[in-house]
Amino acid sequence: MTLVSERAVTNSDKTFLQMRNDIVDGVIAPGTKLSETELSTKYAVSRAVIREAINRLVACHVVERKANIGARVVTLSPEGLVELYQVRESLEGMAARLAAKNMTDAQIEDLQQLLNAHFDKVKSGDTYYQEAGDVDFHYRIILGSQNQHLINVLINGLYHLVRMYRVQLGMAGPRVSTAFDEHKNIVQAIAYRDEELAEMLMRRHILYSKNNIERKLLQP
Amino acid sequence: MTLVSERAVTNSDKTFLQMRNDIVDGVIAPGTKLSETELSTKYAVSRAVIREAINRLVACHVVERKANIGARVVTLSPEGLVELYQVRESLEGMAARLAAKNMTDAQIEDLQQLLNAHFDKVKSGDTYYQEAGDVDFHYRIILGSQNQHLINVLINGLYHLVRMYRVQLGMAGPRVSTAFDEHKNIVQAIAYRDEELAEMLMRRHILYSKNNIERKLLQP
DNA sequence: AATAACTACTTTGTCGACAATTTATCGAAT
DNA sequence: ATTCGATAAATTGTCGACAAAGTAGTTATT
Repeated sequence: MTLVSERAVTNSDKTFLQMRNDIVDGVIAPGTKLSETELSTKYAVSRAVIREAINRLVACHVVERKANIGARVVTLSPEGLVELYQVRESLEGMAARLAAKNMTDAQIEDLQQLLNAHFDKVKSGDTYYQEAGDVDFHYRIILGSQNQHLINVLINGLYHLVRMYRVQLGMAGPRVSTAFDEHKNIVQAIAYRDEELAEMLMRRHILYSKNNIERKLLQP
Repeated sequence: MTLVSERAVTNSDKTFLQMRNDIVDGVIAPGTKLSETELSTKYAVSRAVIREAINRLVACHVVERKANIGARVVTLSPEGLVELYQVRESLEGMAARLAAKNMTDAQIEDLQQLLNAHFDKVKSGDTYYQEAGDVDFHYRIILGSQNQHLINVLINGLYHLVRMYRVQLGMAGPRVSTAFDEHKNIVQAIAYRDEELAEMLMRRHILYSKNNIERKLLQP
């Protein structure tokens, strides 16, 4: 878990994390122009650290920058969502395959317990936990792959965009009970060390999830 | 092709590209400590642009930085190679699938002609072209996916690392004729619009390639 | 009225200096 | 002799100012 949240030590780190949260949570709206001087007063730091933060946000794909012109928060689109989920399908499928190979028995045990806890919460109708539980589940499998590149691209890169789409669409997760069954089957496959099946189930799971969000996106 | 080489406009861009080349080509060796002051004199620019360049190199995964300590060129390892190729297998497999769906007939025609040209060069024993031809082939399919995230992660991110491994291992590509046949079959599948097969063949192709390099790495 | 060029203004890119943190050096104590 | 601590040197992080590029507003010319 140490790899997910390398905690902020420098001032630039804090500003970066704060800005990323503000963007992902919609406090700073998609398409907003990011004025360096303006932000430097707002966050009470020098322009240099704002620039560094913006550069990191660009690396996260939540901000786009043009030389000599400026940086803007990305705008979301149905096409972007599809592309994002195609990459997720590919990478998380591989993550599930590798998790089936590399996770320890103890880790798998933990994962099953997480699912049980999740199940209880879902029964009680806790909407927030649904979202958090889903993210937690996927994170564990990604980390379970024990592949640094995979972990990096997904968790430090794409997942913030995923969250941004969810927030922007006001996703108070539907499709929960079915998703729960899918999660259960994936863990089962991992427990059986069936790499092939684990990958396939994860890919389907993400595909369904995409179709679901896409439907919401097209007919609000 | 406009997305591959956004040409350098600012001073920081140039320094970044120059440093990346120097690192990938081995002019700056793996594990080297990157002193900001030293580099600023070497490249004749201010420390600020060096810092920005280093930050971008970190985003490329060719440099690692620790807060208040400094940045070092990454060191390559057999494990890192395996992880890199696992991600490649996953992403380029998806790229081939999407290419089979999204490439225009003209693009596919071009790709076939590229293969023919490649074949002629291979017969004449031009080693450099083998490498370049291989990269060109994979680039076209990645771009053919028309998925911005895929393109970005692979071309702006992982491919420089791939090249770095090749350079570091002194890879004057073996395995050329067999790889050529694999390329041919992949294009065939794309031409038939067989997404499933295109993905599968690409994954196998990269898996074989990994095994080949791995063998070289373990017994020099 | 529309376009072009010039000017004034705003924003980004670059620089050198200062502050904070880490690393190296040296001396003292066990 | 070795280890510990304090001080000095070097390196990174942060800042404010200047240079360069872009934007907008105004005037002049057709």
